Amino acid sequence: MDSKQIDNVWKHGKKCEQCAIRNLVLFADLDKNDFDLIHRPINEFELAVGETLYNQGDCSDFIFTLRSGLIKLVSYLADGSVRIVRIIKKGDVVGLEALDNKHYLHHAVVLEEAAFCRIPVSQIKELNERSPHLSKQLTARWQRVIFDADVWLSQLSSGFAKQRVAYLLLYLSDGNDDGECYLPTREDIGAMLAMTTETASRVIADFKRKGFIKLVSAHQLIINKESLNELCES
Amino acid sequence: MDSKQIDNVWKHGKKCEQCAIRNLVLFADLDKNDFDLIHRPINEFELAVGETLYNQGDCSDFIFTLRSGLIKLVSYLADGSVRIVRIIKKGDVVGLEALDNKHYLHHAVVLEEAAFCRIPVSQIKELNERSPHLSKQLTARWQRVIFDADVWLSQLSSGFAKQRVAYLLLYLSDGNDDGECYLPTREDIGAMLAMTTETASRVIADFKRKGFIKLVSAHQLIINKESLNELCES
DNA sequence: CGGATCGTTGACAGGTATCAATGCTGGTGG
DNA sequence: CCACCAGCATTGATACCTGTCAACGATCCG
Repeated sequence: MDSKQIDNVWKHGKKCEQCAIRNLVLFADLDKNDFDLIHRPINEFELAVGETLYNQGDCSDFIFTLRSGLIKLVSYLADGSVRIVRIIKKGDVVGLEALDNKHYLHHAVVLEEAAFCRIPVSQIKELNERSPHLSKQLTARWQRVIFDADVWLSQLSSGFAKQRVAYLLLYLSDGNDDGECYLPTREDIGAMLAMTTETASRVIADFKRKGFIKLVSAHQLIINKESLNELCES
Repeated sequence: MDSKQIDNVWKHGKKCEQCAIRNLVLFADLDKNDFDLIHRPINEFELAVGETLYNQGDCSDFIFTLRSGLIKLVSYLADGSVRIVRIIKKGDVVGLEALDNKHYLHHAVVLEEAAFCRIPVSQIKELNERSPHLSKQLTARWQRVIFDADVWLSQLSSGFAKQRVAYLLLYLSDGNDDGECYLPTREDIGAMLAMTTETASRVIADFKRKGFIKLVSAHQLIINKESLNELCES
């Protein structure tokens, strides 16, 4: 490794240490010594709406942290239909399956313009053996993914269409106290909640008329959390 | 630690090493040195049908491997209804969330008489720091749980009732070439597939009449994989 | 302007939930 | 040993929800 490369490495390491959203992402509680162990480049890059981060079956040599934006993970069924199995938000990790598989399990498609850090799997594995901090973070991430999957299963897959949509909007607005929230296309809502595009459209239109939601732009809206919560529990 | 205790430890360690289903469970690829690190007892015990392994919110100081039998993980929704979010089969790990949480996330209830190994979380964490083998196994387990969750989401939560039931039976018979398979109560089928008891009953009754399934006892049956597969893809 | 894409709405058919009644089975106590 | 009960499974009738097919409106962009 020549000095030029070493310089690069150092800069990258420093970058992670200074990362504005570091407390959200994978290296949250790594200390200075841990960062010294990082000697492969961590790349940053962006993707526009509709672009694909990876496809199902692609060789999985990297995992990603989402610095900003929104991603959907899509799974194709035997009969050709699609189902969105997860939504990745800012600070989440994408492609964790790379740690145990040779291939990604889903298609990852950008919903809102997204910025990523790309981390080589080999890097993760090395760091994991030398530092206990990352291991904890990884466990927490797995845990989180499974918890999300449970929510998806229990709340977003049973009950009437109205309730499921209401719950989805609450889920998407999670954390935003102002009730601001991404509004997916009707087709995506359908793929997330196992309903048709038409049904999704009808429900959203109904919510608009009733004042449960207000559009602020094409794919951004403000929700009335109370009304939607009420709907979920009725 | 007195010699009596040490003896116990040793026996337990040996027990794991000789376990008939070790290749299925958590300590699959631990070597002799790793086992020497185990110094807290791993208990074995059994539960009868209907008994509870743990409740949602219980303090989670242990994780379990299922040596034989069948377990359901149940989640209660806000409106009081229940949803079964996972089925645990022989060789699977139960309560992985204990590694990152103080409390279990579900109710774990026995469907078929079950035998467990109970492993202290503290033990797992120690071993995890000293041996890379367990860490790999754990990663593989998380991975597996998530993969299963995806299957539930994509296959068992969308499509017509008949297709979902067909897929469930295929899922339950997974691995058994002879097509032998556990048949849950209609209520449990409903809770797994987000449908009512009555609908589940109608579908099962229909499958019986059509010869897609044959009962061998109250909760055990033989399925015609081809017919069910056909149904799934139609 | 015209085309493409997405969203909305209507009519209708078919699937599923709901409510209710009846069989079935295993266990209990007389 | 049998009657009876409790829990589960089955089945029917009906209403409601959602899928399907089709038409139309809105918006963006070349």
